[in-house]
Amino acid sequence: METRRGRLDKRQAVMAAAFSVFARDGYDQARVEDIAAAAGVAKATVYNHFGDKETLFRQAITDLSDAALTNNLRVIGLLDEAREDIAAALRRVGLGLAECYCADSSRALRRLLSSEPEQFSDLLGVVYDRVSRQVTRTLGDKLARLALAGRIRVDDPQLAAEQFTALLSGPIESRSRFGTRTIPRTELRGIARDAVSTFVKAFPTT
Amino acid sequence: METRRGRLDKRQAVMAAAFSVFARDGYDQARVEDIAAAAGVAKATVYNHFGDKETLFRQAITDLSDAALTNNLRVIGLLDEAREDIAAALRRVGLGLAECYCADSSRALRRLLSSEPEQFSDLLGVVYDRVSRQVTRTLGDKLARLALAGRIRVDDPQLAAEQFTALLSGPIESRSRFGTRTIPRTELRGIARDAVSTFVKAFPTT
DNA sequence: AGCAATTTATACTCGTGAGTCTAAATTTAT
DNA sequence: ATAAATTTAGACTCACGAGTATAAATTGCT
Repeated sequence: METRRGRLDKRQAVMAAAFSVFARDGYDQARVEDIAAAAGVAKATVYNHFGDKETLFRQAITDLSDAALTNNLRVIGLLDEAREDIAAALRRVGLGLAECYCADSSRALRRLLSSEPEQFSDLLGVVYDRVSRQVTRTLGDKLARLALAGRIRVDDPQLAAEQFTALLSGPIESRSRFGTRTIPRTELRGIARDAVSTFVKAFPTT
Repeated sequence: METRRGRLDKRQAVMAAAFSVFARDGYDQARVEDIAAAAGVAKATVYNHFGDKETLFRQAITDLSDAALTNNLRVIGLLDEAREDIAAALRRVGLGLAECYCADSSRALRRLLSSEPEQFSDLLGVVYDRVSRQVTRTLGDKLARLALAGRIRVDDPQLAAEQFTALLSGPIESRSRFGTRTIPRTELRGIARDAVSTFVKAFPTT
């Protein structure tokens, strides 16, 4: 057993509670007491596991970004099974990425990162490298493969990948009114369809 | 004279200081004492003019968003003088919007809005209506005119406007590493060029 | 059962920062 | 010049929340 400090189930409960409370209130407004209460745990237990509020926050951010990266890469992997219509595959990937982008955990992550710029500016860099950069690079690689195979006409796959995600995230950001409105699934599908439609006009598939 | 409360120059100094301190520290971390000091003013003067911290913050956000809207609309107005090459005009507008997006005041606005989601969620809606929505609508109108004149092939001008801004803001957001890095002017020009290049491939100009 | 680690409840300290108050100083208007 | 309004410095109150301390209760282990 590798239970270094305290019971694992308590730790997980605290972390889950930290997600939701930090996401709801932001770092400063969040009270450690609330997190403990939401986890069904005494305040001292939180401190036993994580030392202080800042450490707990950093750990929560790291966990969230790891999860976000995993989800994004899984979705991008769908492009490998693009035997038939490339546009159809792009639509699937687009919808998947859009859903990732709209996921509660993802929204929370973005919000929290911009909430305390001075104190946690280093986290921004870490998350940028671990998520955004990885995602566009991986997507760029897939597009490069498809380009080599003559399935899509792309000069700069890296740029195309960047613009593909932009065509998704931009409309999502504005339609969600900066996160204050939940975009229904139907609308999300429409956004993905429009993004891919424009994308394949600019980068024709064959 | 309509000096309802206090001296106007003091009020302006306080507001200017509020911009920079809120932008640097975020709402919670910002101390009213710091704002007063930065304005070269006594703390009581701040309270005399704005009542409390929250009112000062809301006023700052409102002012920032008004300024942002004005700037954006001025840039979009450049499209009216598109006698010759449309693509060239789009590049000018693209660069202008990119600069607006990167302006300190604009970055501060975005950061501050996402910083306190619970307490100021109403502001998000207001700013959304007053800036983002207005900008895409106005740009959409311009594109519709150009489409009617047969200068560009666009089915849904509103969608095209949304995607035009997305092709700008997306890359800017990631290249700036979520605001932690300043994008040099040269790179900004490249982003605008790439955005317009892709845009006109998808929506051909004549 | 019995021992060690962990959790819990509760009460506590302590720093911080919002907002107030007061009396003196300064500005503006007439 | 003088009265009214405003600003200033500084001390002050007060609420809040992070983190600690303690002793009892619970859990896990052998």
